[in-house]
Amino acid sequence: MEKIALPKGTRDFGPEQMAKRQFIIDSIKKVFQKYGFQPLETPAMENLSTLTGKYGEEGDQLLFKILNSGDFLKDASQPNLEARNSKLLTPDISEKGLRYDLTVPFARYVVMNRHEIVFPFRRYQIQPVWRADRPQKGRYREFYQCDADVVGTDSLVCEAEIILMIKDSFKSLGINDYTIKINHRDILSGLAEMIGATGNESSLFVAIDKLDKIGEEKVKEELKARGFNESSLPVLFETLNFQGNIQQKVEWLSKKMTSSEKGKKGLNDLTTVFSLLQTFGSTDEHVELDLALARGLSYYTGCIFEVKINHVAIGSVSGGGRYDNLTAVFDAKEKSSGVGFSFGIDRLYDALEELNAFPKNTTTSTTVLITHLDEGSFPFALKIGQAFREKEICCEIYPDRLKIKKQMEYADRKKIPFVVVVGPEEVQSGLLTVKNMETGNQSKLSLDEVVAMILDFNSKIFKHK
RNA sequence: GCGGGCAUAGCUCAGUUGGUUAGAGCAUCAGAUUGUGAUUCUGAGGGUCGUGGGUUCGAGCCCCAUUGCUCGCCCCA
Repeated sequence: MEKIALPKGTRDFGPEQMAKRQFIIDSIKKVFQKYGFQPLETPAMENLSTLTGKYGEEGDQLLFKILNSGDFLKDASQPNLEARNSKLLTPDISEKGLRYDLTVPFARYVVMNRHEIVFPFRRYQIQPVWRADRPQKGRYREFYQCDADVVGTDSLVCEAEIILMIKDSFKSLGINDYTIKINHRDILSGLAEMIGATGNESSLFVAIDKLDKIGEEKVKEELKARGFNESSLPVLFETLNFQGNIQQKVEWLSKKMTSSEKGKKGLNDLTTVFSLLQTFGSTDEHVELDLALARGLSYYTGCIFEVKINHVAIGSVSGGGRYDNLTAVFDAKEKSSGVGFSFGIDRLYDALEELNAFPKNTTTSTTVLITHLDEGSFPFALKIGQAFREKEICCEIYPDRLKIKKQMEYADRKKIPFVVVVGPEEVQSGLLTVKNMETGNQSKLSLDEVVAMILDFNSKIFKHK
């Protein structure tokens, strides 16, 4: 047999999977819209110059590059070709790449359309992104992101709203046990100042970000390996390990960070966000100030978010933060502040599956199958089918004349709840034989009676959701 | 880019110290039932044991290589 397979790290989504994915996407989309976000789509491919240099050196390596069309070697430089230097040759033979995330294309869109856009601009975007890294559990080469960003304001109301949106989304997804971790870039800087690691920030952050994953001892080891003075570690871990609610943590940190202007600013921001959250009528339930949280270090400048579902062996399902300089990457004059976050649909899917938390009726299937017994009944079957559709009942007519058994089997396998049998008797009497596939009950009813019965059935199913 | 594990029917897997014709469950198809699914019974089809080489009288099993998948590391949703 010829080997037929998908590229590594990519997947098909069959009808049942699509139903579940749509459930996730619809739930999140509704929340985004409720908070005034508008949809945006951008092309799968961007100019490579738009993408490169935005994700750090590692990120550039993970970009999928698209080979130029036609004679792509035509413009390749002879020395690079002869040296077989892939890195130098790439710009000669590839000028487009697949998008790596949705934030950079969004920034590109904002800069290109700044004169038309009404600021502050709220957009959401649900599209696949591609990364050429090694697939593993919960990690794919093609996956969907579900972003919502506000650009053109530095109001901390947006941060508070992000927390509200995350809570709303999880509520409609039926997930109750989760943690929204929040931190602030400036608090991290304050922390670095506290232990005298100002010149060595990113090295420090990358290490402490692993705290909950690899544990205190390993982080200490890594810090030592990265050249941190052992004497600074007790202060660091005393801070990281401080237990308490958000207010207690903020108060405690305020006393410790008196000398750090940045640290104070970060703490002020967080305090404001939480007081806004309360003004909104919400609480800090599910929210945790995690001083070890350090993500998106190359572009986040303010609050940082990350969401984990508890007791599920899957990494973070959502993350985000504020970035002051994102648009400046495309135009130095353009310095609009933005804040946004993103859900990873694929991971949410895996998590919901693991929690067995999908609602029962996510699959949208046909409600009625019309079967027919002979050629003479077929036109009648077609008419009946169309009558159901006019009443907004999802209906299909079995297209081939097969044994009734086969047609029944089809309904059973597709989990169609009702089957109408049309034969000579029905054509003559005008009454329909309708079978409830779940109970096995069968009765002869007029078309109107069948329609009423099915509409009643549908309304009950709907309530179940 | 680095390391570990696995590869036998469409799927999930058995397969004894290396020994005749490689098995099971599920799935598929047909029949029992020519106007009734799921349940039951009967039967059938389906395999280059990932690929290439080696050891051996003999390899699904042992050795080497290779490819694919998979789980970790770096990084990340």
